[in-house]
Amino acid sequence: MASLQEYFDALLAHYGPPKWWPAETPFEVMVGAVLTQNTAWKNVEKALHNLKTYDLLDARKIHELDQDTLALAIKPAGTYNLKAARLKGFVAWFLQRFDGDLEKMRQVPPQRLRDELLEVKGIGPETADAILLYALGMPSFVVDAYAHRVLTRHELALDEATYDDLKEYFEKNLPRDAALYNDFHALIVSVGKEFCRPKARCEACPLKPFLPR
DNA sequence: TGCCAGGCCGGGT
DNA sequence: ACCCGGCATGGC
Repeated sequence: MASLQEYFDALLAHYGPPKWWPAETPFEVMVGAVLTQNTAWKNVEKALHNLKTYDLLDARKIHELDQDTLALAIKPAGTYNLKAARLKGFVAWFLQRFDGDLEKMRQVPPQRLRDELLEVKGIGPETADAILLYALGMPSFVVDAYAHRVLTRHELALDEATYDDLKEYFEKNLPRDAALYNDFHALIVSVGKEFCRPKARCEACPLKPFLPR
């Protein structure tokens, strides 16, 4: 059976080094992580563009803004009332807990920070891991629907595997390296979008050599 | 033109 | 402990 490292190498050879997360600042990563929940990234881009246009991509400004106005600004991202509430909650926590200071946030060990993030309403495991990895550069593997599809398709995981099962599988079988986690997740999204959608066409997939049987 | 996207929560079993 | 409906826009 092929190792995860071989999967990574094959993906890297096919797609080249990915450039992720597309954002100008760590705070933008954190906001984007919330906005992209069950949402196409294209729509998130529009919402982020609105926030930038109105100069609202800032923790204190979002904190002071009323929720309905925020919802209006992020409307293109969908589920905007929900996300406005989640962003407000997250930002309130970020300001209260760390004074809105990323450096203070970095002082907390990743495992503990992850637990704290999960306490925030609207921050689930994937969003927490995306913040840890892509905003803070901490080695916390980001699992998503694509990772689940790829692993089950290759019979490396069961259909009923939980988020934590998959996360553990990646982390136990790879060196604990944030740069590797970063690129691997991005590459999985690439291959997942292109070849591992519900209607799969595995013939041209760069991971085809590793398919079982 | 429906289906679904880089999830998560809350209420009901 | 699981299961499921709700959230909602815009692209394909």
